[in-house]
Amino acid sequence: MTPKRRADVERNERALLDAAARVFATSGVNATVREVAAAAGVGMGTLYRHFPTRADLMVAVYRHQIDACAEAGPALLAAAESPFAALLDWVHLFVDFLATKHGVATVWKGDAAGYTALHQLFLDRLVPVLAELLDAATKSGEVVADIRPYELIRAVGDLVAWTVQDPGYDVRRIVTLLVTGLRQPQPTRVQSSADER
Amino acid sequence: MTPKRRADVERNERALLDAAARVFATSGVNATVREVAAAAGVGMGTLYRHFPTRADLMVAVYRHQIDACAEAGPALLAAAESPFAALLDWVHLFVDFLATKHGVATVWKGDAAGYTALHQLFLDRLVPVLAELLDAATKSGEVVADIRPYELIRAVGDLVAWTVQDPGYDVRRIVTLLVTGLRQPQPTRVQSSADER
DNA sequence: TGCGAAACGGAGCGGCGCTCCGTATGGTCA
DNA sequence: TGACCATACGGAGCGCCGCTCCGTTTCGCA
Repeated sequence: MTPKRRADVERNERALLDAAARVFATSGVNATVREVAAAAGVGMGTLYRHFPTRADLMVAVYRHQIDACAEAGPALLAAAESPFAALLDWVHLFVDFLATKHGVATVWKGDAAGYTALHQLFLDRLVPVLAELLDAATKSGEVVADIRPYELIRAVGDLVAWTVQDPGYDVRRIVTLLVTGLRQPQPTRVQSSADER
Repeated sequence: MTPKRRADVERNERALLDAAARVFATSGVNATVREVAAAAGVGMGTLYRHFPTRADLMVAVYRHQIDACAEAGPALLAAAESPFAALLDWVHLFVDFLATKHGVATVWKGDAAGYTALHQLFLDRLVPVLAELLDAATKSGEVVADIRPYELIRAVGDLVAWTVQDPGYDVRRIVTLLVTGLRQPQPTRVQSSADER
């Protein structure tokens, strides 16, 4: 049983989460923690007491939205005209989720310091959903290529990770290309041409 | 006619380039400029006088290697058993180039401050090569999907950009999936299932 | 050998994530 | 209602980063 928290703690944590969501939406997730603390009207010490690292703050801000993305998977599978259609729809939903969070995609991969927790949260929540969709599309014979859910979500996330407002590049087309590529068997890498050189 | 440069200028620039190549290879391209300057045995002022930003240093270090990658394209096209095989081989050569430079892939996309120049160099040198390969493979009927060279190199670069030594993920398989996906026409996005929900 | 232009080096700038300790506040009890 | 104590606070300052700037040094030429 958690001890009862003081009113000011609850109030400040709420203020921080609200401010972070606003600041991340306008300035991107690389906004400084100073900007977040100032927007919340609290001091730096308070921010770090509630969220010991930037990553903790990001996880807290985005947790519910990642959950929503996860829950959309089974719903799409139940409603779509085919498992493959559900798979494609869900992948695009995932793309939309990443792309519309200003800069959140850049923390999709946890190499940068502090982003590992958010990346882990993505995987823990979304890989099982994708597994279910891939499994259904494989059983229906629509997906024949051998690919694991982790590989696919990793690839899609990586493709979206750098999305900026670039009129010359529509990442959704590329994602569709990748996913529809799953419908044909994959070649072994062409080695004979290398041997003949 | 450039004025003759002093001996110490030449010596220091050579030292900086050598040191940067070594430091980038061991510590990654995100190594500090202090580390590079120290490894070269010169001061910070000297480093910045020769290379006004980090990007300038990176461009100088990697220019010749990007050129080599570019020159491999026509050679592969002349030697491969088919234009598509040459395309796939070249794309994998590009992947190898990015993946074996410790961390250089992370600067493939120029969003991060200072990396724009290197990204631009990649595009200026490599997009025309890929264009030639794609054109040949399209004329031979092996590529039917509509994709521009910029889109493809962007996608491949983005897929590789986050590559780490991850035994659970072979980016080359994904790249092969993407490129071989070009051999089938792309579907329009499935809209009817969305309308029926 | 002296001169002057070019090149040097590194302390310090502002900005970042984060720490730490003197001060303030909330909640309970008498 | 006031006192007390544990908890929470805020922001100056830490180390680190990319980069600047100016007093000092060095190179090359006559």
